[in-house]
Amino acid sequence: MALHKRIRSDLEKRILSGEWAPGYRIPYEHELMEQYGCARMTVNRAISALAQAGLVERRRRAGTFVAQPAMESAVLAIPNLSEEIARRGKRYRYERRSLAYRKADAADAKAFRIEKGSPIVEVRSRHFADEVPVVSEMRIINLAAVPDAAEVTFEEQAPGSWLLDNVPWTEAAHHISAITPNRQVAQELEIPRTQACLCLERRTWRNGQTVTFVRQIFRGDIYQLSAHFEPGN
Amino acid sequence: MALHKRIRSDLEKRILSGEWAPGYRIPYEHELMEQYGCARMTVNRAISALAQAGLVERRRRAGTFVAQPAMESAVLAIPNLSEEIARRGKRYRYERRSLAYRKADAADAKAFRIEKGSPIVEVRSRHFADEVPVVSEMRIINLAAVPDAAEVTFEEQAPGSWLLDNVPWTEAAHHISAITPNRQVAQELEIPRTQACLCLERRTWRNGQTVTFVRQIFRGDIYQLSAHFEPGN
DNA sequence: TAGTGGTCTAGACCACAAA
DNA sequence: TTGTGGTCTAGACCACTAG
Repeated sequence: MALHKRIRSDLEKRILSGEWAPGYRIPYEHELMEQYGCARMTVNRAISALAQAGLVERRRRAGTFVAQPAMESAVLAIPNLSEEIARRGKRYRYERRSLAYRKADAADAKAFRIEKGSPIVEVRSRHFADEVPVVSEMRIINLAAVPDAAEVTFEEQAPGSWLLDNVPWTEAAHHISAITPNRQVAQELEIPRTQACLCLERRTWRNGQTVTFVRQIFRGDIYQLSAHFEPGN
Repeated sequence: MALHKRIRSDLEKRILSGEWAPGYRIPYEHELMEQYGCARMTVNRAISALAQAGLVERRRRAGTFVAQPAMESAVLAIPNLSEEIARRGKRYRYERRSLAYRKADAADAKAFRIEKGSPIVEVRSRHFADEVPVVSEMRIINLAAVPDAAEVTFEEQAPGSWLLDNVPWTEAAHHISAITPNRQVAQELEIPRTQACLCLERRTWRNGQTVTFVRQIFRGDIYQLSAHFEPGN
């Protein structure tokens, strides 16, 4: 493996594992030069790649810092719900509907790829725009991966927002589908059962361990997802 | 602007404009070195960025070549429909339903960002998996941007497939929504009107000029879109 | 103003794949 | 076999900005 790749991989591991939390100043280029016994350009190449990927932020004269994760909007343009709703000039409100603790059973293990027996918390909630319910959310958090989440009730802050603030970098996979809402969802979103809805499922993990799984059901008549691609990126 | 960025930008322009078509061998690094009067590493950096972005493909001993565009699967995992259907072990079939030529009116101009008066062709079609219709497609092609498309009837080859083979690099934006099908779509997909469907709209353009607009309506019970994100790319 | 990252040079050796 | 890209070095100068 090329040296610059090994350096990049080493740094990446420390960031993804949470050893270097967001805001942490990683070693200066000349320190890494000495550490690896190589030229500065080799170190620079590794760190530049991390900056390109958005894992670190470089500031002249100050150093290089682990970036704040901003994953939710990374692949698809699915901004933080509160920001998105505010940007449309509407008032955002979050409502926690239920909170339940349990151990992952076989079904959980399969659906969320969480080890059987791991403690999990399940949060159900709604997001409102100008008092109109636009998203129904069900979320599982793996307490084995995020023990701190056990201390939070998610009454004021949405779990997605809390996770963004408290969990370092994660990887994610999305699945998008169109569904006809069941009775409960139709009731929560205050729509007829004939109204098509967009269902977004996202699993995020860190170092192979599932951090959280979320299923968000959007009112199809109000919400759209968008994605943009340019080759020059 | 940094020299490596200028070199990259220069090369990019020639590729995006179609001047250098897919398969074209771009100048060797040492030729660009002379041309720009700089060190090889500077040229290498520019070309490596293009390779990273997927615009060119580098082959040792042979040179660097403009890559085949593979845009449809770039952001979202929406593979070429025929490949996707084949990968699921089903037989793919394409059916052209209609073909119409006209000049873009004001509504077209606004919806597809095509200059008013430009010649366009509208193709409606269906895609089948094992004789089950899974996608209903409506496509507009801007003949001002792709004159060659005027010679094609799209009876055998789907327009998306033809465009991939014949149009160099483009940029794209996607919009995804959930809809309840209208009578025509329900009929085309052979589903009840209560079945939620996924609607994917994609506009692609090249050098600011719209190449094509497509609206694909997927059977929500059969198709899902997926996207994957890792910080490390 | 001092020290960081951003960029570039003029070499070099090597692996690899095309001829 | 040969020439390409892949990688690396040991310098250098500069722009920017935090202190």
